[in-house]
Amino acid sequence: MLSMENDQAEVSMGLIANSLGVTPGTATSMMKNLQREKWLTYKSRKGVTLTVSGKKLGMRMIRRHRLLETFLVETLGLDWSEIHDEAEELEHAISEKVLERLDVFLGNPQHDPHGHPIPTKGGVIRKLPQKTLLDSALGKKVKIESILDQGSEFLKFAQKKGLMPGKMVKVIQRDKMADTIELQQGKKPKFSLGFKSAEKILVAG
Amino acid sequence: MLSMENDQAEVSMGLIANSLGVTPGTATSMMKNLQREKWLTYKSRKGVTLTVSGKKLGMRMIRRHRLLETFLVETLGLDWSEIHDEAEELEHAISEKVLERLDVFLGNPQHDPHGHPIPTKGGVIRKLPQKTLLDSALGKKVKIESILDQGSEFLKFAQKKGLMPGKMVKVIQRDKMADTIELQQGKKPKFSLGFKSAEKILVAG
DNA sequence: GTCATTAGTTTGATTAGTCAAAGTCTATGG
DNA sequence: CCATAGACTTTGACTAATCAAACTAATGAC
Repeated sequence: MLSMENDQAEVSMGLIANSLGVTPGTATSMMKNLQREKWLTYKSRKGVTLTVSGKKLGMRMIRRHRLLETFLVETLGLDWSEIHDEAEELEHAISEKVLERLDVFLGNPQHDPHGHPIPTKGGVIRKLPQKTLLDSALGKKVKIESILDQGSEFLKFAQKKGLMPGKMVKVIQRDKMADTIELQQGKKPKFSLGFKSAEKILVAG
Repeated sequence: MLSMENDQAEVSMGLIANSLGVTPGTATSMMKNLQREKWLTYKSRKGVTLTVSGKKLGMRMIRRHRLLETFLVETLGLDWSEIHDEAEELEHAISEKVLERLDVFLGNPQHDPHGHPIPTKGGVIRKLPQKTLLDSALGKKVKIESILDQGSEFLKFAQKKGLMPGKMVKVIQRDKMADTIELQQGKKPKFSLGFKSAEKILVAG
């Protein structure tokens, strides 16, 4: 699901090789195959861009992935930090028909447990807010919309701290030199977060 | 899931090649590989028998398959005639953890929608009755336990006629020459079934 | 018993996917 | 400009899966 979200961009071969866990040579030949099959266009030494059908397929895969994640958490009660890999496996096996039934069963959810929007069957996706905890005005309560890190490490941490989609949080202080922001949720004790982590948390309001 | 149910038997290469949709040569080399990996023992020109671990794996796969079928029908409301292939795909992708959650969610069902028993996590499976509609005493009400044919053709037919696990049915007549038995369920009109089809329906009582 | 038929095995070729390593571009710092 | 480091591509080799076709064993009819 590399790129897609941040539309349009050319994706580098290095990135692809890396996130697929293959050698650069393999990545190159894979991309050539996918180009032959019209999923993307490949420019030598530039990178790769999805075609229209590639984007559609990508959206479908995102939809699958996120609906499955939602199912795993909502229905089966798995922990939101452990569902990414499970969904990854299942999304390749589930048929369109079963997926749509699942969607109905779940009540057409709008986003997955991490707060990421679920594309509609037609491939439309709600845009996420661009504001992160880092940009949030001091002293103002904001609602957490989404967590950008899929790794279970970070997700476990976020859960422990109560930084989950839907929760409210207030940025008390921002300290550029210390590279931290200080947060408070309701009456719970304050705690701080590095800039890098704060940027992974999208907020609204 | 070839054999397993009817324990112990040597399975012929022809049967394997056929049900896997590969050439006989391919079947032979597959079986040799599986033998090397200790899942079964292969005797040239005789056939193949599961090892202990092969049987265990087989049981696990049956469990997966049947739990998934149950989920597809019970939870998502798919038609029981169309679930076999869906479950076939999913059973290779679902993790042990998710499967066990699913089992709990479904309330530890004892059998799948076709009436086939679901092995326990430990690999124990309830034996099916050996009596079919064909052996059923005339005039006696019996309960349908299981349908032996996985094909959607036959299942659709069975559903239309009301021949589903749990339903009661009475054999009115058996006509050897005509190769049919005559059935009645409650007050519904009688209908008849060929011997071959009648043998696909396991009954108790 | 012999032969024909059928089932099963072997062989050799083909394809696809992968990697390591050698080769080629390209951007950039000097 | 040029040299060079790093990113990317190409090449050649290897493995695994598969098939068609040639071969071989087993079975059953006579």
